[in-house]
Amino acid sequence: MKKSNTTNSKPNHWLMKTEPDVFSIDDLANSPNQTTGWIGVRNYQARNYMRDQMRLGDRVLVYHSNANPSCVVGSATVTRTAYPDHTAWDTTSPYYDPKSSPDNPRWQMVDIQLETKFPTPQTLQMLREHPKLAEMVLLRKGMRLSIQPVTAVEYKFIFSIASRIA
DNA sequence: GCCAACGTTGGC
DNA sequence: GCCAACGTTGGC
Repeated sequence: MKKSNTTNSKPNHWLMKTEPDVFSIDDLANSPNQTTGWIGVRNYQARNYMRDQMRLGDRVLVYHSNANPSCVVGSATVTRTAYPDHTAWDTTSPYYDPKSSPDNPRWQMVDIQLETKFPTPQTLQMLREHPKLAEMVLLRKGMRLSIQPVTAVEYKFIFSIASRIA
C-alpha cells in the first residue's frame, strides 16, 4: 500500500484565529448551515496548511483573537478543502490583493462548519495553567500564525475542559 | 495605545 | 541573496 496522506482517515487538528469584531463564533452559528468560507488568510504558512494538509473532517478549534479576553470559543469541522479565495480579486474587499487573480489565485480558503460553541471558553491565561498544553503553538512567544496545527491530545483536552459547565 | 515579534517588500 | 525599512498581529 502506498503511503499517502490523502488516504489517511485520521483527522488533523487545527486552531483558527478570528477577530470577533470581524467574524465571531456567533456569526458562524448564524451562518447558513452554520458553515462559512474562511476568507482573508493572507499569510503563506497559514495558506499552505490549508492547501496542503487540511482534509475533510479535520477538527478545528475556533479562537477569538484581539478580544477581551482572547479565548478558544468553539469547535468546527472542515467541510470543504482548499479552493481559491475570491475576496483576493475583489477590489472592494478589505482582503483585496492585486497580485491575485481568478487565472492565478494566490490565496486559498476552506469551509468550516460549527460543531460546538463551548459553554466555558478557555482564555489564554487558563490555557497557560495546564502543563499538558505547555508545548502548544498558540502559547509560544511571538506566535502570530492565524492557522496552527494542534495535537490530538491538546485538542481533546481543550475540548473536554471547555465543554464542562463552570 | 503601546510595542515586541514577526512577515513582506524592494533597493542594491 | 542581503537586509533595512516598513507593515501587521495581537497580548497587554
